[in-house]
Formats: sequence, structure tokens, C-alpha cells
Amino acid sequence: MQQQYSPAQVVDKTGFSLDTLRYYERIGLLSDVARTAGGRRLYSDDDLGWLDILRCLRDTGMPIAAMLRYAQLCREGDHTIDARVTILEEHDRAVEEQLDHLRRQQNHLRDKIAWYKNGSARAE
Amino acid sequence: MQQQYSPAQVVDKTGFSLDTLRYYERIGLLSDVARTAGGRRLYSDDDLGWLDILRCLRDTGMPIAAMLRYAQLCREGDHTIDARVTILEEHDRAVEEQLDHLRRQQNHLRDKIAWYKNGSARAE
DNA sequence: CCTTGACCTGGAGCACACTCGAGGTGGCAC
DNA sequence: GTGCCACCTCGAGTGTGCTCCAGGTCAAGG
Repeated sequence: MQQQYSPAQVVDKTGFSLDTLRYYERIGLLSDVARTAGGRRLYSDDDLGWLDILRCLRDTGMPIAAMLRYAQLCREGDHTIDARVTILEEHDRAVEEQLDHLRRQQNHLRDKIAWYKNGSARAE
Repeated sequence: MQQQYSPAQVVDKTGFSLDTLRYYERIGLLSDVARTAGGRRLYSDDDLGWLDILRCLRDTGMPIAAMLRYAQLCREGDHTIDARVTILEEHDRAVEEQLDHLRRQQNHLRDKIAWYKNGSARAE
């Protein structure tokens, strides 16, 4: 059964700020959020799942414009599944490159630390 | 022997844009760049080495303000070496966390791709 | 000499992703 | 019914890190 969550609960569960949640809704990254009679938002488990994907994409460096394209495809229905997979696979490759680059630069950083530690800095 | 490089050569070698090089100099990330009689910049091998470190720090997510602090310490001389090492080691830990987080989110991304591929999306 | 292209300065402008503020409403506790 | 706090909307503002522009200078080739 589907639970419902207040804005504050969603902030707690997702780590997105209230302002960010409203911002995402405004730009179309998050659609059809239910409301109470009085106009307050009520998020569903589906919304939480979607926010979880948004966090994944965002934290792996996908720009908002690209997330919007993905969101648009999701709204268009099952016939866009192949296109969605293509986007995610391309993004996965980009993430792999990011990881490679980050690891290389971390090695560089560690070399520098080692260089300081064996006294090369003072010897220059 | 120390070679000298024109701005265009440094753009080629470092991948930083001309504007970025001037920007870094203006804010104090890059100091004492030599000049020709006519006022054009001449970068040294030391400058290239420093730019390489800046790229490493930047690409691993160090904000400019922190790079400035590190640059300041470098200018102050040998007695700041311990402080510099501390900064770099702390940054190394931050990079490690970044890598962990990125790897976790990549797994998440791959789960989602697998979920599409085994048809769960259509079955919902 | 004259052209041309790389370079100079100072300052303004931009893209991105939020974040904040003002002014107002909803709904539970006392 | 009175506080009070969480929530609402709309629009403007912010921080980061560049990037661009105008207007001018330098220097090598023809």
C-alpha cells in the first residue's frame, strides 16, 4: 500500500532541501505531486523512488537539462524505454570516465604528498 | 635548463583556456609569471608544474578558495610544509569519499539499467 | 611600412543549480 | 479563538567559476 509523506518527511528521507524539491517540481523534474485539500504537498512512495533516481543522476554529474530529457521520456510511456536505456548507458560510460579520471588525479595527489613526505620539497 | 612558453603553448599543454589562465593569475592562484619587454606572458616549467597541481586539485573537486589557501602557504616558504601536507591529506580523504559515493551511485545506475533490460519497466 | 594575428587590460556578463524573502494560508494544541 | 509552525506562491538574489567584450598593443612576414 502506498504511503504518503509530508514535505518535511521527504526532506529527511531524500536529503533534498524544501526549496530544491519545489524547484524540481517547478522546472518539471517532478510532476503530479498530490495535494491536500488545503494545498499542501503529499509525496507518494513513487515520488520518493523518482527522487532517488534524480539523486543518483545528479550525484553522478548529469546536468539538469539531461535529467529533464529523461523525465520527459518517462512521462511519454513505454515506447521510450529503449531511448531511456540508451541515455542511462551513455551516462554510465561517462561515470566510468569520471571514476578513471578521479582515480588518476588521486594518484597524482598522493604522489605529491609522498614528495612532501620524503623531503623533496625542502631539498629543492 | 628552464624553458619558456607562450600563452598559446600553455593552453595546449595544460588544457586551461587563455581566459582561465589570466583569471587564475588575477585572483592569485598563479603568481610571478614572467613577461617579455613588450608585456606578453612567458610561462616557465615551474609554472607548468604548478598548473598541473591546480588541475589535479580542481579536477578532484577542491574549491578555488581552498586552492588559494594552499597557494598562499606555498608562497610563505618551507615552514608551511606540514600545513600543506595536512591540506592535501584531508583532501585525499575527501577524494576517497567522492570515489566511494560515485561507485555506489554507479551501482544504483546499473541496477536501474538492468531493471529496464529484464522488462520490469513494462511489467509495472 | 603595413597587415595580421596573438596578446594585453579592465570590467561586464553568463550558466548552473539552487536559495532566499515577502507576504500569506492551513491546521493542530492549548 | 489564539498561537504558532509548517507550508504555500512568486519572483528576485546568490555563489562559483569561468567567459566574453571593447579597445588597444606587439611583433613577425611580405
